[in-house]
Amino acid sequence: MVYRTTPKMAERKAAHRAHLLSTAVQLFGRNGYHATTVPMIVKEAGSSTGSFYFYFRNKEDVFAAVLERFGERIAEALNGAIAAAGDDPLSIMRAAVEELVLFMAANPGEARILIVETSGLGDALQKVRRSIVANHARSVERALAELGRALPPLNPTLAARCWIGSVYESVYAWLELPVKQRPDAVVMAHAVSEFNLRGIGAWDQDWGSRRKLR
Amino acid sequence: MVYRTTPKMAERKAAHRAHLLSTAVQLFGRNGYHATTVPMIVKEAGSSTGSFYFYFRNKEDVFAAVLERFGERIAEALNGAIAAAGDDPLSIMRAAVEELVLFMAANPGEARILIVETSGLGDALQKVRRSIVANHARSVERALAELGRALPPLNPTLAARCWIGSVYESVYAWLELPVKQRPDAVVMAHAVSEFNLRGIGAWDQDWGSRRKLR
Amino acid sequence: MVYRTTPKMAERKAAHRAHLLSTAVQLFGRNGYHATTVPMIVKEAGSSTGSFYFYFRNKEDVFAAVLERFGERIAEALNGAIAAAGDDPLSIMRAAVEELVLFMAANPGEARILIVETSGLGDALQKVRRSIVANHARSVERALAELGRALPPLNPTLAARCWIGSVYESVYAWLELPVKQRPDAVVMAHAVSEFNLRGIGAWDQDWGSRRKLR
Amino acid sequence: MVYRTTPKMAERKAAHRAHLLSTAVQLFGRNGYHATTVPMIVKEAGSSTGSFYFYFRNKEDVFAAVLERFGERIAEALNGAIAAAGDDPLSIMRAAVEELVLFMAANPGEARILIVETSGLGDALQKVRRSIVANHARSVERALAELGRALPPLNPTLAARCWIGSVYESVYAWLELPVKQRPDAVVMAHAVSEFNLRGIGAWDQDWGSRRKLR
DNA sequence: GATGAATGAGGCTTCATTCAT
DNA sequence: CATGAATGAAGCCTCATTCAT
Repeated sequence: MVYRTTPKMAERKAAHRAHLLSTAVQLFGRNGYHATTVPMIVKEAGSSTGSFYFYFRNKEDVFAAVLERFGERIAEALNGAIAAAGDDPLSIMRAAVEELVLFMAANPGEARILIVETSGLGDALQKVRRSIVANHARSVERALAELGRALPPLNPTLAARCWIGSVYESVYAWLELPVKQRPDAVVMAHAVSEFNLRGIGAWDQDWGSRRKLR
Repeated sequence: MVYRTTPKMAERKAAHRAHLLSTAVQLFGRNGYHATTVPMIVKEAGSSTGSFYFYFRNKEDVFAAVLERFGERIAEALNGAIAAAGDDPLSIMRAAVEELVLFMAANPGEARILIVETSGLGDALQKVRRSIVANHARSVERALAELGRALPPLNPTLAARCWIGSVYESVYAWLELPVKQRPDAVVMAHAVSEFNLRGIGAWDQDWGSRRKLR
Repeated sequence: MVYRTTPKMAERKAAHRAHLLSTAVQLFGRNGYHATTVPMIVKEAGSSTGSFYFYFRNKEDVFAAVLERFGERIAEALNGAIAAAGDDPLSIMRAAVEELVLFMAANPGEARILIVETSGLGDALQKVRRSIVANHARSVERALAELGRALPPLNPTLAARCWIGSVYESVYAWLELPVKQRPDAVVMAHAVSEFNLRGIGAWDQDWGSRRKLR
Repeated sequence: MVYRTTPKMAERKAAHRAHLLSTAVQLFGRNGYHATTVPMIVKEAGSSTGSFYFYFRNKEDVFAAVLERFGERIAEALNGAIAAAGDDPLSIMRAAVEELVLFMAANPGEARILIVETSGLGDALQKVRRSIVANHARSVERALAELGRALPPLNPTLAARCWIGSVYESVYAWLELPVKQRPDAVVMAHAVSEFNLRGIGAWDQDWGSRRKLR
């Protein structure tokens, strides 16, 4: 009845779980939720059905875990980028879009899951996914509201949707390309931010003198 | 085997097929591809499994049929709108986006299928869907190329993606709302076209003379 | 859309269902609920999983169907026997026990299901089963109450339980025997009724001159 | 391999085993064999799967152990009661039934296991259970034989079955009641013994002088 | 042509049991 | 001895699809 779990074991547990998770991300990203079966995941991971259900309540649970984790990581990444962007609201917005694009491009599996899988997920999963997307939308909306009448009159909710639509679709199309044909993610990020900033009416006066984007 | 199909029968066949198709659209639109079963469709349509498989090769086939038909109808709608828009490239582009938004809003079932249901569907379906979307993208791309250097320097492919991303995401979010809470589709269409036109750098000089969008 | 089910089909449907049902009875009777699997049933019946679930909602459902049907058949049998037993309450009670014993002995599969399977059945099934047993118990109880003080003072509820306990356990033990070693069911029925009638205090004054029991 | 097991350890082992056993009794009694899982038992007992399989060969084994132990304890209890009952065979029989009822009522978990859980348990378990029941039956049978022709002519085997059927069913019904609604066990015991003694033809001559049963 | 009964592959999940630590 | 992570066989059930009527 003594507690006997050694640190070693805890590590291995975590590793096993993480391995299953990342395998799941890949397969979900590649095939989608429905076309990915638990047997596929455990086989690919070199694990077993039993282990899978030891670490996750069920298939939805892994998916939710992936989504939630990714949501957190995105949030962190965005916060970092925003913090580094200074005080100018427009700079912040630009930094945020670009970071979002880059982060997604750097995590293709998760990105596909987030962007693509939007239906037939059971309400629980839908909610997780929706909360992440809605989060982005709200951030943009808030920023737009703040920017107030520095901008042309626009419906912030709709504009926010357009904004994140540009991001998601761009990344999605990029992910669909064979790896070799993909343009540089930085270029894409820049193009998207340009589009969006102009879209909300915050265009640069000077076309020529755009600064390099890290 | 004498030819026996009377015109009457041919009509009835077509009607039966069409009825199955439209029922399928509704259910796919409402529940998604995976959550919609063949029994559901035939029951809702008051038909039978046998008939279903008489008119369609399999479940994917109906989905593809729905998608293809919708693709054609969109194309028609867009052509009509474009024809009515005169010669000005920008007017044309504006007319196209707005028509696209309105048409989707007017066909929620199909729109959801096109926008949302996109994963785990077998390569055949993916291709159909992709071809429709790519079609839109290419149109935009071509238009952008034509507009040439009336616009700021931008990557037409990427800009086109942003463009249609705005449309799809806006419509998607709109479809997610309970019917009663949906803003007027015309308002949305206008907002999206504004966003996109500004996004490609074709902004209006005059902020003032815009009519209220509430 | 025309109704096309021929009488032939309906018959075959009913037969198929009945066949599955009787196979299930046998296996449930032989192995119990848990040790009987759906694959076992369909294999034994020469049918298929799909058919099984076409005719029954799930495994519990068949079991419930068996139980319910058996409950009805028992009730019919008892009513018949009672009707034939005349007006004398004691004759009625005797007729009822004996019929019950005989009917169970004649339907070993169902009897085992009813007697033996009392646990781990999910509340729905428990309820069905309990309702049958309780039915018997209540009948006895009512009869006892009617007999009023022709009997020694006894708790009708408890006496009723003893009464049906005798029946069930006797039949159960009888069913456990290899078929060849089983005593004649009529003998058993008689012994049980004697025991029970004496048990409630309604003994015969004359040991010698007992009348033949059909 | 030096012998290292100290007495202390032996005690601890026994205690651990006993603890698992009694936990198992409770859970089996409450949920039945199939609905009780090994994880449930070890969790409730604060032990571990490993320990469980150290002390018992498998799940059936615990169940058998419970049953066997209970069989022994019943035998002891009955012997005690019989010894205290004097020489009169009828007094002995009465004492035995009542003790049996009381003992079961005092050990509801085990009683439920013995009475209720009887199917789909593998032949090994069936045998254990059967041997206990058969034991009771044989005792009654022997006693009946001894009583010889002080009784009306009856089939001792069948009468014995009725006898124990009354007991089991009474206790079973009693166990099914919510604790608060259960009549006093002594009352039940008395009612059952009255029923059974009358059932074998050993009735009291005098109805009048019976003591009040609550 | 229409019908719907029949099929069975395969998905998800549970849980008894083993074994490395 | 104790622990609990790991395993995988096997159960239940769904649903796309076929085919006899």
